[in-house]
Amino acid sequence: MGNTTCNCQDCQLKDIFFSNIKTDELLNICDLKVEKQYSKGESIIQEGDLITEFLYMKEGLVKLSKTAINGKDQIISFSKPFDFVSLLSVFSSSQYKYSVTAIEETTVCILQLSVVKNFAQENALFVMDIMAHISEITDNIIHDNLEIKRKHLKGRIAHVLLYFSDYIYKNDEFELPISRREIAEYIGMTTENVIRTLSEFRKDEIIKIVGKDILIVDKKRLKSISEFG
Amino acid sequence: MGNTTCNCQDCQLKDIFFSNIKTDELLNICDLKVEKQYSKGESIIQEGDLITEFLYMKEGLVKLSKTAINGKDQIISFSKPFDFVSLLSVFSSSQYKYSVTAIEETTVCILQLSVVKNFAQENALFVMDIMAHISEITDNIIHDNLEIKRKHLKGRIAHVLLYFSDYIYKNDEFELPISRREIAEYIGMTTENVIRTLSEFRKDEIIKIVGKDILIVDKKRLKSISEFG
DNA sequence: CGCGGCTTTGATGTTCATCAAGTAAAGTGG
DNA sequence: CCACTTTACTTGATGAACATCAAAGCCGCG
Repeated sequence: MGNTTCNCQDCQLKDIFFSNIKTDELLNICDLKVEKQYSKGESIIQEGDLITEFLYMKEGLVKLSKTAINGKDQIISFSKPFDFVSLLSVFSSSQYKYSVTAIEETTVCILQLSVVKNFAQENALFVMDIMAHISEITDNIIHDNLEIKRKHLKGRIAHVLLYFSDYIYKNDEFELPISRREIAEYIGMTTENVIRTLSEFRKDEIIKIVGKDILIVDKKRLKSISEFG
Repeated sequence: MGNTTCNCQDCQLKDIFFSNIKTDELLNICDLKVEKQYSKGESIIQEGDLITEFLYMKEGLVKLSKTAINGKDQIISFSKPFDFVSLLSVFSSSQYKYSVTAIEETTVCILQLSVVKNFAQENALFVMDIMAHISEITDNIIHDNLEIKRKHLKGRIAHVLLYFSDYIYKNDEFELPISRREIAEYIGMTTENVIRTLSEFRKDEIIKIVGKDILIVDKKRLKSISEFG
């Protein structure tokens, strides 16, 4: 992790996130801000940590997870910038309820929570903006979970592949940012069956696999499996 | 459904929900408010409806659900007052994303959304309060879904029984407010297997069942099944 | 180089969905 | 209010989907 300064004028999040902040206020907030970099696999937030900072993703890809009583991890969702994943507990709890881990090189901007809270208390539009974002994020999580719940193993794997292809990488060829075990933790199945299903898709020439590199050959069929299989 | 006037001074939600509203503003809002009653099974909100009103539950019990592409319903969660279930989309979308249906006699208070939005825009603390509530609701939904996901059929049924016993009715004896099919829609299993598992619990003398009346006889064992079974 | 974690495949048994068929309960129209 | 229809509930039999156990190859890292 390294710290660098950040020019907020160029920040791609500014327009959406700080649309209600006047320029001079923005400059002030900018001075208090620190950027932090996390490499693949590094923990950004640990479930149970006290919330003292306000984080948002500038770049990268992370997973949101929780450890069950039996010690097993469950992955709740993945997030790229604009999903503002750490927001979920930030105004409603003193502790984080989920862990956030980088699954690709990730850059995070950090403000002291007190600064943001003070600002929020006098700027209802800003809070409404954040609230709208939080609602969107959680709606997506809930919707995704329902979709996974109603599908069988094959449909779930197809769903995950299409998620990374269509939503994250916008490309039929990509490198899976997570392990087979993590896919299993996400869709609630065993690692072995995740592998078996991927192999089956390969044999059926729906995808090509070389290690973590995935190429979707027959997207039509994959979509059909995701919806009905 | 019938309309009656409502004395906001006595409203049990007031302290939590409107803690940031001054008394004279409250009186004003009170005049604009309407109460509506729904009987068991009646639809309160239909997925896709335009959001023109601001609703909150005064009394009762509801289910939150969504219809999948295949036409099958999935139940997301249940809510009693203070859970403010309809809030989920209210500030972030123009349409409801879920359906809300009364599963017990339910009373709802209704305000025009524009009135609340105008008020919110000038009262950051009020918005922060609502946001904290929304976060809590969604955290609970996500947590619950994860718990159900990691459990097997028996554990899921035990989970549901304990949910109604401990959280909703606070009593070891209660009347199930939902059908076997709805339990299946909630935990993502078939109706037949829900019934089979309930019958098994009855045979093992963990519960007693007469129609919809449930009596939990061996709560210790039920908890153990919920956690490890 | 060896250890641990990730990946892969196979064999086996359990869990669960599906199909079928019947009873009970609840709503509907004459 | 009773016949009729529909919906909810229940149990059993069967096969498919999936977890578990086992074993081996692979890769990266200290």
